[in-house]
Amino acid sequence: MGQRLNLEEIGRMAGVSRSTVSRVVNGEPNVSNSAAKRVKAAIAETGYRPHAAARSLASNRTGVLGLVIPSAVATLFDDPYFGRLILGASGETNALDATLALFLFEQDNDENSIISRVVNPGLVDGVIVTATTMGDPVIEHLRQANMPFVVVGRPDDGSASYSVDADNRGGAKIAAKHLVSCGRTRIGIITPPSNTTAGLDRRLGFLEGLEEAGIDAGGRIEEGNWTEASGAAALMRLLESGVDGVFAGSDRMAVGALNAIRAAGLRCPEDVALVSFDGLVPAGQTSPQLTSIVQPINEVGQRAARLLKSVIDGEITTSEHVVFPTTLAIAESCGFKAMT
Amino acid sequence: MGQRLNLEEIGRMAGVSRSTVSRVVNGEPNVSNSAAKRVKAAIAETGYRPHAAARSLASNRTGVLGLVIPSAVATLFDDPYFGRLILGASGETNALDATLALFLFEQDNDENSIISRVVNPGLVDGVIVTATTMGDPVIEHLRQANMPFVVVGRPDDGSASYSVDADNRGGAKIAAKHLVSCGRTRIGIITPPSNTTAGLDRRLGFLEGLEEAGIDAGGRIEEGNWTEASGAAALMRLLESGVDGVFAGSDRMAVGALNAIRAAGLRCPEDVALVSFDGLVPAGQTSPQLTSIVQPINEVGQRAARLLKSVIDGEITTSEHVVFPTTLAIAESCGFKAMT
DNA sequence: AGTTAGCTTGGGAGCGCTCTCAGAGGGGGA
DNA sequence: TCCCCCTCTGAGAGCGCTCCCAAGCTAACT
Repeated sequence: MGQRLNLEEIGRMAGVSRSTVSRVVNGEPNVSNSAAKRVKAAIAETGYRPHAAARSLASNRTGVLGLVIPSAVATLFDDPYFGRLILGASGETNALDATLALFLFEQDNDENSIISRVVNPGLVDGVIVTATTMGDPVIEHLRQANMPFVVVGRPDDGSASYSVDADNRGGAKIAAKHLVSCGRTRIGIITPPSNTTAGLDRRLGFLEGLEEAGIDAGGRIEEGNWTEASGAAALMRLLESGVDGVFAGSDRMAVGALNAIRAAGLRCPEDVALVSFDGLVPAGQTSPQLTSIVQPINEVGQRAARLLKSVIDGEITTSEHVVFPTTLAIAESCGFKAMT
Repeated sequence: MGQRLNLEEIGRMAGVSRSTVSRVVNGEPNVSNSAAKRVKAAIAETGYRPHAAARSLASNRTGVLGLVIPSAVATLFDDPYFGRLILGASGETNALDATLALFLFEQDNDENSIISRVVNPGLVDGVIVTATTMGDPVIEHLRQANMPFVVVGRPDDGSASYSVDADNRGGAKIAAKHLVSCGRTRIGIITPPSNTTAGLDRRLGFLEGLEEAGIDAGGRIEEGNWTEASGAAALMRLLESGVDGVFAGSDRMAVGALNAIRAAGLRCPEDVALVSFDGLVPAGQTSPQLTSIVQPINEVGQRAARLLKSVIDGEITTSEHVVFPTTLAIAESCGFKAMT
């Protein structure tokens, strides 16, 4: 029984030094073919793998990217949004040969302990933060700790240098105009929470769209909290204003709204047309199938991971804010009839 | 500008040695009050946090638990199962003051690179593996690498020493008996894939339940692949056998089956009663609301994390297989009428 | 007063790697 | 022939921590 399996031991087997083995492992140039061959043979024979912690300590790089999702509990359960985001970030992290660490805030009092864990030196190289609510203290902590970070979503102030977001405002505008083009005139909105930038942007874009179409919202604005129940409740309130078209700011709220329409004895799209946001409800899951503004969540996650990696590697010096376009996917709930 | 912030530097500020600071940081006994006080003051003043990689290297413990989910893509998108599992594991990991690393296999060719990353020394202390398919090579790799692991689900052979699972068999048995008690006689099943232990167990339990009730399945067994589409297709095939009651082996397949029942012009529960498995469909999402066998996924994730931690800490020497009970949650889709 | 035990403290060694530098060896150009 | 440069290699130092041992000190008991 010799040493534990480490660079030195592999070097002994291959008749070279620690340094040469390190060069081979890291794919560096300036290693002779014969030496590289013997080293690779020794590695293959022993199944040697470099020790991640030792590498991190010496190089000051861990190869771990963090994904921070505050206040996840309420939504992660039944909103596929975060699943997709995680999937996108995970895929890109794998492609970068890095590891993804997940930090979910269960409740407020977890926040401090988790933040302090995130900013621990030698644990993660940087983090992706989903800035769901405005004024989130997480970002300030990250900046103070000098930890590289990329925000998913639009940061609420100039505090973040790097962000990846979907075009909430543009998408909401399209939704409003589409409802108009479907012949609706009394159009309302169920907005996401107004303490989120996504909520504000979708509301703003919606109002812009209506205004450009020369239609007044007439106060038909109700706020939900991402859940189906809140979507249903908001729709009930909108019905009192006599709506014939509704833009629901998220799929889950749209599903709730759809159920509420039915529960009220009305038909969708005949009585109330519905346009959703997210594009996460699979075909066939609802009837009528939801017309929705589709945001490329998976790509957002991917891009955020890649951007973070670039920032960590120092490849990016200026700030960068990526906005993915959102697109209209027409299905049944808006009652749209194409001219033929 | 002195040193980088480390134990030595804090020690200098507090007038003690590296060792004493280390003891304070780790909450060890045998430190005088005055020394501890000065050290804590220095830590508070500087915002010092121990370097995770250095600690890992020296102690051979990283404080990171891995969660491995093979073949996640297909299901993670729209099945809340994995979201809940992640949530449960994450919550417990936080409670243990550890960090959760997520390893999702995107596709088969990711598998090798991810496995080798997982077994990297100095990265994670141990892993939770969701053993979705039988004969999965991941477990063998983990064993060879001598990496502590806990399986979520029932391992398909005696290969795992530690596992956490829900009582699939018992739950399926209850489902079958419940359909019988609802007066159904031509009862079929939509099983999860038979290359998963969950699929086998649910099928087995279902058949047992029918047998004990003195009813023959009569070949009304169709296999799905967890998706709604497969559930719908399986139900169509079952209809040809003339079923009046169906046990769907997962919520997503049940939703698909429900849609297929409607599409066939039949009513649920009047024409075909339906019992699901998972208990993940929120009330109001389907009409009729699904009667389901509920498995405590969140608790499974929690328990797996805690068990893994115990294994890593060497607190458990014998093997341990935890099975959580599953319960029947009666709603509308089974057509059950309580005696009053 | 002597002895012992217990508490407290400091320092050495070492975890396995990276990074830098110096030096050996060899080929090509003047 | 000499010199320079390029390629390849090895060794030292150090990353920040934990672990262990020795030593100093105090208190308690004989």
